[in-house]
Amino acid sequence: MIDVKTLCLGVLSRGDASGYEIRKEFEEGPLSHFSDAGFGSIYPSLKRLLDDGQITMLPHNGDGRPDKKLYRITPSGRHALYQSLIKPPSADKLRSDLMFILSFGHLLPPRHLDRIISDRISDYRHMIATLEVEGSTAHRTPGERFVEGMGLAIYRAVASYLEEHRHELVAAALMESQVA
Amino acid sequence: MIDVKTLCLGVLSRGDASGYEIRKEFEEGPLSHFSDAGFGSIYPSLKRLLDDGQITMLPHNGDGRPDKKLYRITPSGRHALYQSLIKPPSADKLRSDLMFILSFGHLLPPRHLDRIISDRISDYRHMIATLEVEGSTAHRTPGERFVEGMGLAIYRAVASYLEEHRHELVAAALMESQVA
DNA sequence: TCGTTATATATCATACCGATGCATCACTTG
DNA sequence: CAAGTGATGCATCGGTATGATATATAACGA
Repeated sequence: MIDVKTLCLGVLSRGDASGYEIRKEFEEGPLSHFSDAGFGSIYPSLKRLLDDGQITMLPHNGDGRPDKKLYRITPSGRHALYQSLIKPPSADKLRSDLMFILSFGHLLPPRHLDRIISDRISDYRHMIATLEVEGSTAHRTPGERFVEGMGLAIYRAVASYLEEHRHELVAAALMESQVA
Repeated sequence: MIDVKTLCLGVLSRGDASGYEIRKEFEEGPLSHFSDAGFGSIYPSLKRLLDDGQITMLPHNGDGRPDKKLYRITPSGRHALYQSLIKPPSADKLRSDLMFILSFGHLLPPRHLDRIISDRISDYRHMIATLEVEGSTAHRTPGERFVEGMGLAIYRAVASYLEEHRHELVAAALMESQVA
């Protein structure tokens, strides 16, 4: 798996940013769908990238908040990023608590099952709606558009599957609860 | 996120197993699509579950290999599992090196882009084919069938998207490489 | 018989996650 | 106008997970 240092280099290859702004990129931006990193890994990564000369810290101008640290990628950093990008990508990994829980659906109260599935469907529908608006307004590189499209495709597939098959699971749980 | 201790309890709730067998469950079984755990986290988890009295180690019968340790879940373990299952599930997380790489598609050689996308499509097509056979033969609980169906739905969505949109990305990379 | 694969346990350095703490600024709401 | 709330911003720390590695036996075909 690609490490957080590389993720940071990726963000910085698009323009200067602070640690906080990098974090936001993984929370909201097009990269958020398939990557993730929190402060606890971003700040140490930036420190190491600085030491390795792959990024530099810009001298902050006196006005405004003096505590914001802006970072810029160096040629050495761009090279390191490129080397990471051409390595064969490891397999995709989907981790889902919900799916683990649902695989034990027969152990759970049917009403509870129904609730957590409904909640998740509306979560996904909400994300889809947001993405549809954003995708048509925000400016994106071809790569970003491609990745955002993939996110949309997956979210739609998940939401549809949940809607179309939820009754099978709840029915089975109902049967189980009547036996017990 | 659900921790590895709980994942182990989940597997053991279906029947006695060794650490190695638990691992296999996350590599091949229906749980493999949305959960993961390696030896480095399974063995320490089993140790802690033993200490906490949530599992017990079965006395291994003299014949056969004496080094295999079989574990069994206790009532206390079942209770702990249930408590974890009814907690509100955290958000799904999809991590994909490939998508991170493709979001910088314009920086990469078009031929290389084309290759890694092709490779990934055949990976997914292969997984889909395996799942279609297995799903119709293997015996599964309703929950497992549901989760396996979700895996199938997502893999299909990803493979289709890659096939239908790859040319957009490669075309953009070609343009870029001609400009440069 | 020799190499490879599967079974099986275990450890270790590194990396990551989530929570927490702290401070400032902007905005809104009574 | 005061007070509260939420966003911006940096940073650390304990607990947990990862991925590689080591070790050993069994099975199985070349």
